[in-house]
Amino acid sequence: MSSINFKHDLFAQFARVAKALANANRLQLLEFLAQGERSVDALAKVSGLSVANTSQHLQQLRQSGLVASRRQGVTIFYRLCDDDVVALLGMLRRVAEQRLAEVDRLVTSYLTVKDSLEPIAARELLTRAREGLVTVLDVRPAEEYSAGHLPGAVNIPLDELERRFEDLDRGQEVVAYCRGPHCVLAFEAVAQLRERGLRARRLESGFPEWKQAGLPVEG
Amino acid sequence: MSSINFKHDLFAQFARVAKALANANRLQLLEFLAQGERSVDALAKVSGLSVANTSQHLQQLRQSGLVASRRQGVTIFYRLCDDDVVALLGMLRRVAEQRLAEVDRLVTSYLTVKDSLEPIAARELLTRAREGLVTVLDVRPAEEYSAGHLPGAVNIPLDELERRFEDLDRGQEVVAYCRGPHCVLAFEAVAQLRERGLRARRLESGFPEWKQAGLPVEG
DNA sequence: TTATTATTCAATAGATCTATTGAATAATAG
DNA sequence: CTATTATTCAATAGATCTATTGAATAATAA
Repeated sequence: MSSINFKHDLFAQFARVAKALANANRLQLLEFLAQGERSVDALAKVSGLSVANTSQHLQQLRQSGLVASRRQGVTIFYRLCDDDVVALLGMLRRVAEQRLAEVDRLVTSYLTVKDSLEPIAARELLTRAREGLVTVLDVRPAEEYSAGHLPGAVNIPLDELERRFEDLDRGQEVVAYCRGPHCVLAFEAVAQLRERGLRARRLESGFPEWKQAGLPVEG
Repeated sequence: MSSINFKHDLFAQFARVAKALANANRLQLLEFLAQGERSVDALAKVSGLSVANTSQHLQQLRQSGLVASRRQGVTIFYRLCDDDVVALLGMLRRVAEQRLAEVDRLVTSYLTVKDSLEPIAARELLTRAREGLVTVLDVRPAEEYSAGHLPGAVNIPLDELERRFEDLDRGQEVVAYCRGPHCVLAFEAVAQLRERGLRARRLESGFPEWKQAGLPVEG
């Protein structure tokens, strides 16, 4: 066996992992899985793909060693293999953001007023939350919240925010977070709360990044 | 603003970067570029690809924002965009190594050369060496060799092997040994010899174990 | 047992990727 | 100017990837 072939074979294996990441739908599935384990059905619903297609993408991810699965009765739950996968996704995102002007264009055109919403950094939030200075608001769906959330976070899914915003302490600043830095839920929440006159900002990152950074998690 | 489309578009951009990584040849090019900037021609030579093919891969990498280029006279030099790219490659490698049994298999089979190059046991080597069926090769430094070695062993320290491998009988199988079962010298020697087309295996153990087992020693 | 539910499998058309070929371009030397 | 060298472009066949379809499987309930 020549070392040339060995190297090529080895790179081919690395490429297999990259190939698994090289599809927008699979990246989206991975983002959802970064929140916690999910059934095929739930992933299909949330990603808008057919169940069969979702299943096939998940199997591809499993073959590349990025996700694992377990059966519970008739349902099969998928999860990320470990935190390195979150870190890898983070690096990919970072390089893409830095290097692709297109990403910038997308973010600004959709999320608008990026700067005026001044995101708060994770550690700063942790400090201020411990001092009781802010209300931490989780705007993800209830299932995602119960799978794990920031310490002391209140859960009001975005679609309930309108009728439940009175649950929030008007005198305190609210920091909203959702799935990740490009998840629009938190942006929306902040916009709504500000319309109601509350002081609101969003967390710079999302729950997966928080967890991956080794910061405390609840639930 | 359809947030679904926004998300999908954004993930599609991330996927573009992953796609650039999703090919063994491009990963190899990136590895070379991690050492410093290189001309297209140099990259083609070292990767074994045609110049046109190399050029096309490099352009793909450039479009994904992973590499940049500059012209100097008639030559165009490519380089990695920044250190984040190196970090991304590192994460990719790490996840692949951790998660893909195949990588493990490749690495071990390259180093131990699994089937055809299973290590040979001490007593078997003794028998076959006495029958003159194998060349016993000691790849330790000369001082260690002269302090004691296997009967009839030839001493070619590993760092001299490349220029002295013609000293070996190409028609005969070579069995290399070094300091012990965890010493890499013999692994390397076997790999080098096999690249040159010789039949080569390594001794299961090393000289100390051989001696300790009470087998005959010379010098 | 049969029915139901969640998931996977298998086949397939259309899209995308890859390596190859030979021609085109761009900088420089003579 | 022409010739040379390094690189890129364009076209293409064959391989691989994607989403869809409908059937198969596996666990559970009736």
